[in-house]
Amino acid sequence: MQQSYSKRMPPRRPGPGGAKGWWRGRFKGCGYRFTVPRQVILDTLNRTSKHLSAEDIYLAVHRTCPNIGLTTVYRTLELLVQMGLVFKFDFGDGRARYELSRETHPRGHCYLVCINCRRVINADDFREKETERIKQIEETIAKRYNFRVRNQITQFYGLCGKCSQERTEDE
Amino acid sequence: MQQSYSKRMPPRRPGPGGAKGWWRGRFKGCGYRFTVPRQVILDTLNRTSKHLSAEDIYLAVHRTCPNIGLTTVYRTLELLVQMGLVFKFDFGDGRARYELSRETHPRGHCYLVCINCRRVINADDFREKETERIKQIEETIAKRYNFRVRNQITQFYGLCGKCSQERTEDE
DNA sequence: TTGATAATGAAAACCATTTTCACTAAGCAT
DNA sequence: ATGCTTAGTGAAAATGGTTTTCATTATCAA
Repeated sequence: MQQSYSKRMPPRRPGPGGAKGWWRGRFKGCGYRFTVPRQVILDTLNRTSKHLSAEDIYLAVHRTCPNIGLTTVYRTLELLVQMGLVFKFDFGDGRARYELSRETHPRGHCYLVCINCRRVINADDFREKETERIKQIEETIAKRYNFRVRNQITQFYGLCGKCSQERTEDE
Repeated sequence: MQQSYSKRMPPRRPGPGGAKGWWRGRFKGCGYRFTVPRQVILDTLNRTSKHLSAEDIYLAVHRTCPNIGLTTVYRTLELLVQMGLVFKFDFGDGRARYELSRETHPRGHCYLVCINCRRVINADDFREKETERIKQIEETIAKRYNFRVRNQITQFYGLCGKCSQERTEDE
């Protein structure tokens, strides 16, 4: 059923039918069916720039299609990650987060995670200026470790403004 | 029982009694007891540079002190993370990894995670050359997001040499 | 339209981690 | 040293995100 991760990709162009058409092509190209649940889950991810948990997605999807189960959400997400359409992250709060891989921003994410209140701040905008640098680093890594970088994530753990303030009051 | 994360730290010097003495001081300073399980767990982490899971630590500890339970390992690790003595990581394989925070290397870690075979390669050596850069980035983040960076982790997800090879053979 | 089978959903299983609670031992006061 | 207070511990149970099972459904090539 599940195919190997390594499949040829169709060209990265929206093609006729917009994103949906492109997704369909990707699925067909990998020998998968482009089913309703898969469409709806992709749509949900496409509609936000936030990092959603499986349950977030399930709840959002559930509003339009109450018949789609949590199991399917998990299975679809796993498949999407395998296909490289979605990135999976872990901020250490015990639940994975998912984000659609968009061509518009470089593959590389930057997050600030507050170790006190668990808030996650998306700092991708900052990261964009580093694109060149990252590319260099990826090349170095590819050479030194014989490793093909597909995605990259940088997490800064520390205290957010609010929690940092509380700390100061403590002392 | 558990104190707030933000406590004053004693000077970062080994002092009399080596690492053990310093740890004891840290514990006392925070109002915690420096118990046998806590010593043994710290010793275990100190003896390796690998990123161990809670179970890894439990098994290692269990050889010398079979009476130390897994629960205590979890509780101690949580405390050590809170105290800033240990870093907790997540590579997306469903179990957390722990590493002793050493003064010798900059607070900042770099890992390559193979999305196919799940192998984790430690690339800290590479990261060391970036220290200056990272410091700059931390400063920028502190200013822009009003965020106090405490630790930083960069993960490159992709295909390791072996899996990358398999992929090529596929095509 | 139809048939083969990939995909789905509900329920059960899984498993890392956390909580509960009765018991133990660290370390301060005596 | 000795006893006392209470932080710390361990075993077992609970939790909760994720995965597996299996009977049913829906996709799509022919």
